[in-house]
Amino acid sequence: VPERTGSPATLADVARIAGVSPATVSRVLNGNYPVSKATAARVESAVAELSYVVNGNARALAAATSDLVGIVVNDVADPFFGLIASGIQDETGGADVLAIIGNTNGEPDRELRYLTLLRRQRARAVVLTGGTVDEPGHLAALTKQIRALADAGCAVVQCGRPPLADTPGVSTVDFDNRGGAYALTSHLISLGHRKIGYISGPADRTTTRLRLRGHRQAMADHGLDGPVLSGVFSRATGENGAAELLQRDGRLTALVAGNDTIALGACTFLHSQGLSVPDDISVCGYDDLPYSADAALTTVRLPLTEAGRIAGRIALGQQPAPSGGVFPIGAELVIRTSTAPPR
Amino acid sequence: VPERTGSPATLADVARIAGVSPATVSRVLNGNYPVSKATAARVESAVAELSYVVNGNARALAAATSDLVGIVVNDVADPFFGLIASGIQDETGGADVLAIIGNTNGEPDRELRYLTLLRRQRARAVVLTGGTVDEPGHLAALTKQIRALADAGCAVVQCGRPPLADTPGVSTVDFDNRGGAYALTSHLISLGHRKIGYISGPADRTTTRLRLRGHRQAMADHGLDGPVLSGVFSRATGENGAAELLQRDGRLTALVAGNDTIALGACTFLHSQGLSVPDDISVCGYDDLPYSADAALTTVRLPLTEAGRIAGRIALGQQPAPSGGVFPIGAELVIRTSTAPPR
DNA sequence: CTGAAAGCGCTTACAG
DNA sequence: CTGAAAGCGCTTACAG
Repeated sequence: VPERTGSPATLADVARIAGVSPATVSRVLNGNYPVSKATAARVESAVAELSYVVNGNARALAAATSDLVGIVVNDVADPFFGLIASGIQDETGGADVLAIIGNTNGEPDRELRYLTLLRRQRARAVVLTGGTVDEPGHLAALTKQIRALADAGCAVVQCGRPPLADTPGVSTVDFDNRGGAYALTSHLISLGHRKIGYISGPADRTTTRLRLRGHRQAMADHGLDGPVLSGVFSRATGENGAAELLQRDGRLTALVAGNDTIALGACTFLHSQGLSVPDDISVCGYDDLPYSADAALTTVRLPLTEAGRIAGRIALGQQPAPSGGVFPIGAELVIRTSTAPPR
Repeated sequence: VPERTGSPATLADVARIAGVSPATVSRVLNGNYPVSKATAARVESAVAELSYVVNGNARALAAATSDLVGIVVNDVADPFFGLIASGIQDETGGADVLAIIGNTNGEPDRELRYLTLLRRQRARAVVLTGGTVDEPGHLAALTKQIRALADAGCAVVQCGRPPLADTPGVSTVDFDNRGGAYALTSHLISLGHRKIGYISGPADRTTTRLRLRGHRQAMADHGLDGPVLSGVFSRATGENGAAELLQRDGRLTALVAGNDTIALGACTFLHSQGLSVPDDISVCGYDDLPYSADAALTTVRLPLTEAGRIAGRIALGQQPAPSGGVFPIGAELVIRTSTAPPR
């Protein structure tokens, strides 16, 4: 069967070949209405003959629904988001649903722009993952976008950021960033550390702020204080941050990082200086990415894939929205050998 | 301005408020036609007043074009794909383009199904990343899908898999899997290793086959042969594979893995047995993921993000299709300290 | 520079 | 169980 280049077969073409009306073709395609066996068979063979595929845009327009689910991430190349996204896709990829992943690069404007694009596509659901910029102006704009989405009938779920005010109907899968950070720093203190430096992610991010708050609380509860640096969630921040902290205060015996990637970067710097972890200095991170085990990193485990699955299920209505709108995800301290008592 | 729940404003609403025709609104929105300043201003204020966002489905249907770009990956949670996808998004995310990332989990059926879904959405371009199943039946089905996509005017680009026959107009960004593997194993041999085991990814994948071919060629060129195991591209395969190979032959002095993730898993097993890398046994991988530096892994670097950028640019026509349809990406041997001469 | 009208490819009450 | 017809929300020749 020669295919005509440039113009795919339409439902009308199928109807013509099958000798039925377009309405009937639509019905057998969607299987939502009784159709005689014989008719269905003829339609199906016409579909096969033409390699017909429904025009998703026309369908979405006519039916006023879509099969698109949006996933907004800060960085697809970061396993933290990859793991969450794969969890979401585990739940949404089954049906004829298509996941749209938008990369904001942590920029507030791009986050808002993606939401507009998703609204334009009439996405069925959208999941916002990871931290966002914790600044009144951005939060207000975000709230507005999310409400517009929700008003249009789109299910909005947050995963890995705190609940947002004034967004009724929006569920949040919330990570315990503060509690985990508190436990982590407390562990260091219980090991005997008193001089602890902290290398955080972007200063204005919710994730950064909550983890830092947990850290500071643990320090304060023991009458301690320590230097804090901020950067981005990258290895480079870890390398530079470790260098700068040690230069400022050579007596530091432990370094806490805003996430595992930063921690790994810090280790790279320390090793380059001939320093041993944990003999000379203890290092710990946050997230427990699969790769963190290789560096024997003490960290805080967040069940990222599972959290993504939950968010995906809530978004598609396969799981009821949590009461109070918030589904809490606990953080678990994972002690490995990158931390030890100070010498 | 109270927003009506459930039904977003339409272009007709904007036209009414601005006191112009729908055609005029469309023209100012698309900026592809001269419109008077005054009229444009009135339209823009009506758009703002209603928080109007064009209906992407209606636009795509009427204009017969779309802003969707599909990216097909085997596993979003794997940084190999995350890095390629982020490169593609670097190039496609600028305009009002939306990237759809589909996770095939390496299953041929899901790969085909995603292609159908993308065809249904009338995607403007699609990039197929990573290896595919190298089996005649699947390749034939894949060819058919890709041709159907191309016939419908969709730009199709492959990134990280070999060129496909009978798909005119389809460009391929091709990784040097064979050459890199040859260089890697040759390095081991030049170090003095003679007993070398290999833990590969899925047996039927193009990536696996090409890397294995390079390895075997290097072995054969030196009159050597060695055990080969296959699994999947995971840490577990590395752990189990290393265990099995060493049990089969305790005299092995080096292990080559199908990718870095497998290599890292192998290291985990070796360490658990109290074996030292590279003192007791050398280990190497492939890809040079950022995390591989932490384990000081000798590996082969593939510029994944850059390859993704090139594929993205070709897909959007921002860069001419390579002559011969193939854009070769070289592989670079990266020697670190996970390999050393056998004791 | 602007508008009226047709058409994009579907779905879905409404009839029969 | 099946069809004719209207309508989804846009864009784009065609006129003016």
